[in-house]
Amino acid sequence: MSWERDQQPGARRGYHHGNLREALIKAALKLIAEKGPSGFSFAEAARAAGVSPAAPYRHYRDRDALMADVASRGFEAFEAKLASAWKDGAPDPFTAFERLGRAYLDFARREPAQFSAMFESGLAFTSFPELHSAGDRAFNVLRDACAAVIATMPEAKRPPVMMMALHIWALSHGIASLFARGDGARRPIPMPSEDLLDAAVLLYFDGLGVRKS
Amino acid sequence: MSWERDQQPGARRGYHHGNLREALIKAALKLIAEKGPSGFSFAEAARAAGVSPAAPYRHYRDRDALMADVASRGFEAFEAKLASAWKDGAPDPFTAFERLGRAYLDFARREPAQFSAMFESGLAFTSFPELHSAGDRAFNVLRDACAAVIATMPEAKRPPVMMMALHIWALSHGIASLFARGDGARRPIPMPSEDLLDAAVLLYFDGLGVRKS
DNA sequence: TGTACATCAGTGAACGCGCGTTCACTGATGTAC
DNA sequence: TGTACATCAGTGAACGCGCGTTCACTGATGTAC
Repeated sequence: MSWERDQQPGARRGYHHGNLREALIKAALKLIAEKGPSGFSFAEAARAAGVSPAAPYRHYRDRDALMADVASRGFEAFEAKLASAWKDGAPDPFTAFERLGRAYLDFARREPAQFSAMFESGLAFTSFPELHSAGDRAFNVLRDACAAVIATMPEAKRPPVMMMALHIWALSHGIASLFARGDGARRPIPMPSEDLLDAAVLLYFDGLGVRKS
Repeated sequence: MSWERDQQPGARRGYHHGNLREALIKAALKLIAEKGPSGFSFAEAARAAGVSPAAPYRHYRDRDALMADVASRGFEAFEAKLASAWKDGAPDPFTAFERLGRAYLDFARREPAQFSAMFESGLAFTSFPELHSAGDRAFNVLRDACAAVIATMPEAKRPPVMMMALHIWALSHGIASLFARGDGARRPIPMPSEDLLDAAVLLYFDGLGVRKS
């Protein structure tokens, strides 16, 4: 399948592709899924999109810029998924928090290509501001959720939000990248990774002294 | 610097390198450190070792086999470091457990090249049995340490060892790969990653009901 | 101890290939008037 | 509405390069007797 055919029937492309940017991203994701984050070339992405090898230069400075865009959009999709799982903490923060954790794992499982572009592509994300801020926005969903859980606690016992958010992130990310990811680097374990995460979060909450109402 | 000079003075190499396997691994690590796990080629490793591009084929079937050997040896070094930090739980399991966590982070910080070869190279480790078992041996250090902590608890309250070991692994690995790693993919946080891990483990222990004696 | 021989671990030349990048170009689209 | 023109987003040919891999080879090492 070549991407330029992925259009409305009848809306045939002519000299101009019309949607090359998106087509390159789709192609890159497909190639990453097949061969890992290092396994695609600029030229190959162009070929998959059905354009000449020079065409991508109209949209991206080089391969890394394309990779960074893939990762940025990955973070945006990730943020959206997390936000819709959290759903502003409805019906209660604990139920919503569990959904949030499952959404993290689910993303790693269903979108291993985006996941590895986001976390394992080796991009120095300090040099791609858009990537950096997209990552921050996704993290903020998690941090706000932690703040909501903390708000259920008596003031005297509340832990720092940032600490808790980093703990939960590390835990979720560890489980996602070791046990839940949907590619060959996944380590099989004798239980669903969701259960593993739920149990860890419950124990951590107990340690914090969080009490479900 | 080229590796073939890295020998005893006077022990000049002739036609035979003498230590090509090790030289290739050193070269691969150096290149991985510079350009990430995808950033080295078989030919480049040969050049760095000072041999012809055909020579590596005497030792490795292909680039992936070399990569797998790098990762295997990484796991061996990792296992040794963890075991020597754990030190059979002396003087007590809690002190030793804290050392163990710090050793995990320290490895990620000091050996980012090995770390990424081990965890982010994209090798399907099911197809490299030696890699698989080296990874298991490293994990076993962690699992034994968890068992020792659990053994301090009253029998009725003991959690499953495997669950605890996976929790601790995921937590340590999440913090190591997000915040402690010694390369460009590290995310800066406003506290030492050791403190972050220590706090998380303490809270998790509290949740389990572990009491320091 | 000496010699013949097998095996091992390299050489270096060669090949075809795909990549990244550039260039002058051209077809399509949008806009000013 | 029509036309001239600027701009945009592609083409396709070309380049030099490094890679992976093969091949027949050869120097060095180890061993049998």
